[in-house]
Amino acid sequence: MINKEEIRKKIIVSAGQIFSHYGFKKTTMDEIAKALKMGKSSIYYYFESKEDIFEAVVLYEANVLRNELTTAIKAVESPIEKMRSYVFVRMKSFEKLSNYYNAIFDKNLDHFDFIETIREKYDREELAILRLIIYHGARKKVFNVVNSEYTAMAVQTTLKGLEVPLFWKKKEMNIENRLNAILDVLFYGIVKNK
Amino acid sequence: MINKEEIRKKIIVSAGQIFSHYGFKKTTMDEIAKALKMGKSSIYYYFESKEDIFEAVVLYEANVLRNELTTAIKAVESPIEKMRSYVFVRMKSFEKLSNYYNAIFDKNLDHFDFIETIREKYDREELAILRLIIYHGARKKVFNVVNSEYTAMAVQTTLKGLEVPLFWKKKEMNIENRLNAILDVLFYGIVKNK
DNA sequence: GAATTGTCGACCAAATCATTCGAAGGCATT
DNA sequence: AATGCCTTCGAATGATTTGGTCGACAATTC
Repeated sequence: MINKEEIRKKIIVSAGQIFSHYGFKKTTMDEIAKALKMGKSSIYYYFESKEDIFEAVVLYEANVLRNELTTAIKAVESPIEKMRSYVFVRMKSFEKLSNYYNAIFDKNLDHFDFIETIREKYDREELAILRLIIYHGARKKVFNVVNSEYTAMAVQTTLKGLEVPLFWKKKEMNIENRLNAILDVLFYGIVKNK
Repeated sequence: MINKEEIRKKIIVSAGQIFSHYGFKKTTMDEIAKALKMGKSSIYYYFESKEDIFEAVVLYEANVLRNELTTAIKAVESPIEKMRSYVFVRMKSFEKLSNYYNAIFDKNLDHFDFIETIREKYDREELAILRLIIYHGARKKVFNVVNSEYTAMAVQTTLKGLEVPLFWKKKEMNIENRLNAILDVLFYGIVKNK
């Protein structure tokens, strides 16, 4: 029992990347296992089911996002101040959401279907948070690509753009718009401010 | 027989967007049909098979890319000139590739698996072209998001960055890097030049 | 009003999927 | 070297999904 918790985390991170690109349904256990260079059955030693992994991913991502926002926002000045408290209120409400998580969880969903499910049952606060989490998933990928000087800049500019997606008018969230939605945040943060 | 060719094109475009995000294998006929608001069986009136659609998509994308490059490159000046002929040479060689297309086509592939298959059988010319095609698929999505003033700018800056992905060192093309690869071009074109 | 063109629901065989299970490798303690 | 525990995994399985078919039936053209 050397590093069971560490391996769990590795699975969460790796699976999270796949989930965030392909969604829950299209992500296979084989794929997750292969990405981890691990036998598929071995994963079941650390998690009970695919849904179990997904839940862990969402919870984990929420936490990473919160931390990232907390520190990043401190490095930014005045005109963002209002947004700052705004985002924090939403952060708090995530705890509430995560309790309902199991109840709303059902098959056939991926990130965006998940949002649609919640949209009907819960208020806009939770919705915004979940959206943030998903955007974060995309941003994380981006941050891995560019080198650190870009990263710093991207974090700040993206944060500046966050207000927009938060208040986004409901867009058609069909398949062909999913990558678009993600890239939109990206663009808004980076292109807009220059 | 009013608009058979038009509907074929609609299928190609719509399916192309899904293919470029999820890859060949993960894209289902039901999904394509749903995106087109069309019965699944109806699609088979226009195409023989899923692979048939995919082939049409690749051919179509190659053509769109060629046209786009042809016009866009004309609007750019001197230091790109060498790249210009370079890209064109590659464009020519695509014809050759498309002839082999059916031969190399087999199950279990998506865009990147496809590239891997080709990597072993053909020279770097064809590889570069295919990569271009795939990047184009991603870029097209991006261009749909931003409005036209950004589009014009994005086309040019992205074109300037094209040399880089063309000569990219071989990166691990596993799942978690796929979106990264796409966004890299994006970033390189847009962030780099400002 | 018949022939042709186009759409679709229902269905199928084959493939894929999440999950289980037992065997066994590794490693410490006795 | 025998015991017991932690960990990994190949193989098997039952359920679901998937690409593709077919016949019925609209719609359009002649």
